[in-house]
Amino acid sequence: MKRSSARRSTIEDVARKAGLSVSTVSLVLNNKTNVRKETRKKVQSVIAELNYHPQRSARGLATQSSGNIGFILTEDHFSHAEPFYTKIFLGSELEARKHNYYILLTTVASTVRQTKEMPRYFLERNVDGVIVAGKIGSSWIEYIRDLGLPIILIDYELPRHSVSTVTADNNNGARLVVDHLVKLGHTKIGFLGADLKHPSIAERFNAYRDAIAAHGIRIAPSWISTDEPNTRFENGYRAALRMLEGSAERPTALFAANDALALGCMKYCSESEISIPEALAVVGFDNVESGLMVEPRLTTVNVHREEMGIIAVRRLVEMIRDKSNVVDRTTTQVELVVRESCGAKTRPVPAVKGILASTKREEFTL
Amino acid sequence: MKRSSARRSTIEDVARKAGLSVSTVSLVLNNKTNVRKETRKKVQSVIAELNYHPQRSARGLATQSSGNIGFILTEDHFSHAEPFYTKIFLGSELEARKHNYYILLTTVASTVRQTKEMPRYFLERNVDGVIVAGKIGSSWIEYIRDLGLPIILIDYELPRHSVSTVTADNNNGARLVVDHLVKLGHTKIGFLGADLKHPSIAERFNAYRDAIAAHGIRIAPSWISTDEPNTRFENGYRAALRMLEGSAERPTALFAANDALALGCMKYCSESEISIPEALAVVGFDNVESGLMVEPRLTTVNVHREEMGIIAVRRLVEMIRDKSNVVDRTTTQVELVVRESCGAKTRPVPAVKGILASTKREEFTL
DNA sequence: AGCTAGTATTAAAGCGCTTCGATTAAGTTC
DNA sequence: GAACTTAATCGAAGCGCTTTAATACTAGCT
Repeated sequence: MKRSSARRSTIEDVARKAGLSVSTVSLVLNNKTNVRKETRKKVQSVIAELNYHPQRSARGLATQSSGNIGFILTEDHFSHAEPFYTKIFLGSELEARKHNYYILLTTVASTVRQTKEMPRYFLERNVDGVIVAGKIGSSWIEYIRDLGLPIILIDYELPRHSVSTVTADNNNGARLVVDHLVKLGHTKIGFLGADLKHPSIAERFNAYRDAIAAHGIRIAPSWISTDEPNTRFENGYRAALRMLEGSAERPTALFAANDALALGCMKYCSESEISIPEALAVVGFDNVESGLMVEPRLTTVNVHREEMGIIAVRRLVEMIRDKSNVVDRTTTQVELVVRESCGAKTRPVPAVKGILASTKREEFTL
Repeated sequence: MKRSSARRSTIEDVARKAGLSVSTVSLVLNNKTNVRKETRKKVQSVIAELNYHPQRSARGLATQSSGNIGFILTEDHFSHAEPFYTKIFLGSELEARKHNYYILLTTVASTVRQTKEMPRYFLERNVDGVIVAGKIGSSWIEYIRDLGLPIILIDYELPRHSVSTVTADNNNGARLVVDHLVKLGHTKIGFLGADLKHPSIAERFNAYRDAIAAHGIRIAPSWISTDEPNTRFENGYRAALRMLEGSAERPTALFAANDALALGCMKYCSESEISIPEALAVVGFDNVESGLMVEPRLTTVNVHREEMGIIAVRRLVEMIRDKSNVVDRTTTQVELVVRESCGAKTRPVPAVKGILASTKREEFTL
């Protein structure tokens, strides 16, 4: 069964119909100079009439560019509870379209199995640049760079490599959290983290420490958990279990390295009848949606994910256009989102004055 | 600042080095017949030696194909609470790579603003086929079809259009839920839905009705909510509010059209001190991750999202390869996932025997 | 040796666009 | 009005691959 309609028109059809040469049409197509105004108009009208659209692969062959940008998501993030990177992608995709780029999205296992596993589009020159969201091995970065492709990292950075990055202001976020908890009267503030090899977590942890120190408060070693392998829900549960189970001196507040951990912790607490926020205040980081669904709702730090995605695209497009490799590290702002899990707010009145009335609409669409 | 390394090698370099013609190399590249075994070997070794990879756009120009497939996500789904479509995409991407395709992911507003808003890659022939996940206007489908591109829908179907689809077995899912609730002794079972114009919701609703009828049970009109505009968290909250607020005869169990609605409903209940599952049993549909984070955990219907994505790609690749337009509707299986919100299970013992021990690992990675 | 029938290899055309250098047209200047 | 600029247009080459039709080779027969 055949589909397909009439043959698509080519640049030659346009040229013929406009009574001009192919080259002139091309000049118009690419907004080049030295084309008479009327000529341009004429060409444009014929283009509209024929509903002509230049074919990407022909253009690509001639210009040695694809018009695509590659977006790599490290797998364990994307596939698990975190819609975090999803939002970043969303921002990128929208922005890319504005610049006439489209995004090839690929997920990769964070365990690098060198060249073999790399998406083929690198080698086939099917992308003009690459955005990587999340933690990734440095060998990948070198590989991509050696291919001559511009690259930019989101929410991750490699100490030893000079590569452009877009990250959230982890320092400030952590400080805001600690200041807030101190203001609420807490003096026993713990940290629920994971592998400190992840730069973001390390930053949050260090900033937490510094902020606590700045307040002249003590931290008991048992209030700090940093040996979970990653920041997933169940790790938060497990860490909370280990930290809170004994009847030793407990913290009264807990700053989790991200929302997933915080939610896992809250789950443990609700099962163990540790009431939040009365017995334990909990604050997360990232502001994922699930934080709104639990009871009490999670106080957290909002990260402008879409914005991160947008900025990354802008930088990348610049790099592609200018063929420059200026290294640029952008940090995006964050802000504290106070809800009930930290004890600063009381639970919203049910019914009419509940969730619908009292919550700003954005809270739901974050 | 320049980057780029040595010039990439082309098919001509390979040919020269192998002492053969370009055509022969091409034959090898495409696994065509009529090439001597040793010749093939020779070419392959030179290819490896030069680390040669054919350039996608050149190939594309010659074969009039792009090697990409377009994946359209309707915006309101992707950007909101549901990681539902994310999983579908993940399956698709992986499968696509196996077939040497890459995916251009685009999100579109569900409000169609005809041709202007369509991703340009359609017109530029930068995709060989299209997958659409979620509800989409029929004009889009016609548009894509008119372009001669194969198309396949996931989790949506249009009654009047004959187009290939991959959907979940909504009928069976709803029946399983009702049967389960009846078995638990419920006789007052309500439905928390939304706009019935969405085929999936309508299917679930109808199957719910039929199943209830099959058990010879009555449904009070006030137990049914189908006028929320969509299936988001806050709509579930609002619907629950409207249905449960009055002191009229309440249902003892509620089947929500999806998890987001169910979670919204649970949020309302926890604020209004309606205890789940004692005062009200709640069951959702989709098995999203957040269902595990709330207390009690949500009983729901698991949908094999990755599988849906995989199947869609397979079908699409067939359509592309065979240039056929056979219409094929695939329904994927579903199963009931019993947790605590329906009252069938007691809350898991805390601590050691809690979440970590008693829960199958897959529950977390779903 | 001559002929046929495959089988293996290749030259050349073509895919649809960009771009560079050449050509022509239109102004300026003296 | 000739000489010179500058602006507008065009011809043709080229991007890197596939594919078709022609050619070269190899056996197998007579």
